[in-house]
Amino acid sequence: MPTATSDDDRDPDLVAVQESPAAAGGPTRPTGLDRERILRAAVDFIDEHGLAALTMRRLGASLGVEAMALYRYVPGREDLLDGIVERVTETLFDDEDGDELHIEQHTGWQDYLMRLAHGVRRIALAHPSVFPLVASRPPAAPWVRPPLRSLRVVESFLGTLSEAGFSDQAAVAAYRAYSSFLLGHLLLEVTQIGAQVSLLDQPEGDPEAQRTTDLSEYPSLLRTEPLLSLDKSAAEFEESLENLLDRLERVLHEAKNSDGEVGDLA
Amino acid sequence: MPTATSDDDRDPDLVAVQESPAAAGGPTRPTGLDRERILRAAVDFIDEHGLAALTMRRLGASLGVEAMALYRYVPGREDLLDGIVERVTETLFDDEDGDELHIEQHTGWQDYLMRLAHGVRRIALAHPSVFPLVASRPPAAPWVRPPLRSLRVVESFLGTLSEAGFSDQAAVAAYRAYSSFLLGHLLLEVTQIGAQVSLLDQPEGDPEAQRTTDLSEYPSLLRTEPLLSLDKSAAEFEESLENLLDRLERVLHEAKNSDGEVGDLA
DNA sequence: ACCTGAACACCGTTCAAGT
DNA sequence: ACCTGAACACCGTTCAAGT
Repeated sequence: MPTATSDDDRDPDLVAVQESPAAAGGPTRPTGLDRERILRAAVDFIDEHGLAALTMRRLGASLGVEAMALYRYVPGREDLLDGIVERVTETLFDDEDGDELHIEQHTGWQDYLMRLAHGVRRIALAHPSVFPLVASRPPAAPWVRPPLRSLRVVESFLGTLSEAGFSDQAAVAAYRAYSSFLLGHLLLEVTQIGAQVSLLDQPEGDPEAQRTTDLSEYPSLLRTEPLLSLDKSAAEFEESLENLLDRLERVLHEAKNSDGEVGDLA
Repeated sequence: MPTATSDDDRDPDLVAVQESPAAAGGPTRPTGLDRERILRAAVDFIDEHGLAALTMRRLGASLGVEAMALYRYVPGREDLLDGIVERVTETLFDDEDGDELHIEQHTGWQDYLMRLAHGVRRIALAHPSVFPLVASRPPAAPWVRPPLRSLRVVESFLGTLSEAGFSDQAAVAAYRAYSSFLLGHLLLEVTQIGAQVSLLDQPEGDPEAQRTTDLSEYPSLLRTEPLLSLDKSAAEFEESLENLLDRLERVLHEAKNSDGEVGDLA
């Protein structure tokens, strides 16, 4: 039993929503089920209970409704998952009223790539349990590379680099290197968050049993374990991103000077 | 219905195995169910039918046995998945009688990292449907970074770099950069293989309906689509790997010359 | 000792029926 | 128009019963 799921754990908050009066009159009904509300509830559910716990029946329950009611707005579970990914990734272009700047207001391709990377990372950290879905759902087109999933983002990526002087080959190579970088770093980062949580999830009485594995046969591991346990995700992300930008800059300038074909870059 | 699964598609090969005579006499019985055989069958099953199709009941059927019989050798489905990952990743250190060289016979840390990278890539390409499991199963320890999942591999990685003159900090930073690189590249590569397959899976009569999405609103995409559709995975992997090794070499030499602390590296 | 049948609590999904 | 009850074909898992 991976997740404790008694039958009667309906979330009181969500039940209350159903009973709230129709605000400001008009055709808005108390239940007001629609696709957008379902997707929002699904993201909230995954954030709270994890991806594995999401079922049509439980999602319905969290909305105060039977599972069958969802099929009026969502063709099925697979489409629901696609919708969740779409909804979460769309927030990339949302205007941030906070310190996060709008991606399109960039001051050059490097600035653009940094804003984009930080935007995707913000999404990953805001929804660590949803991100594996963003990373692994089959893309719409074969050349869409997670986690850069929308055509709009890919278009803006390629367009920005083209305007900055990248050849089409170099822009495509950059797109590939950049998506690989984001996927590897962010998937590892959210996975580690999940591992931390699941470790804390099972305090299991005995505080002695923390020593999970015996490292005595692994001298280098034993010696470096304190270093390995340090979380340097943010710094590593920045450093790796800067290194990637340096590489891209080198490719761009070499192409300008030699005027020859641009070498591969991954 | 994502996978066509009639009820009576028992694999004739596997049924035949069950009926084969006890070779060379002794206590070996015809059915001979054990953990190793179950895991082998599970990997074969995923290779053939995909991860989503693997259920305890179908796996049992592929072995000519009811699902309940599996529980004598495997505690449950989660443990089965862990076992699959372990079994597949263990083949990293198998002696190859082909052109693949044994990883431990390296001639320096760069050669070691190249052999290791190619070994992991070989596994990913041999079992593209299993690799997402290798990439995303919760690791045994929080600092185990997929796809480098076994303590033995992490130990050999850190030990090799330490012997080559890397400080502990630099070795750990290299481990992180290297695992991010492998995860990003290989997960994208196997995902694209899966996408190709699922596209070919649905010929669906009409050969006109290939134009999946209308790109007319995305000029850069439209222009570079032929480039985006080219598969340069192998070349990109090599180039990115070489770039990573160059970076690591720079870190190593800077540390030797300055004798100061080693900068972060991700 | 090893496997099976029957059972239980869950799934996703369909559809006639309720309001 | 929108939701529900009942039903179907599946799951993972347990356990007494068969051989």
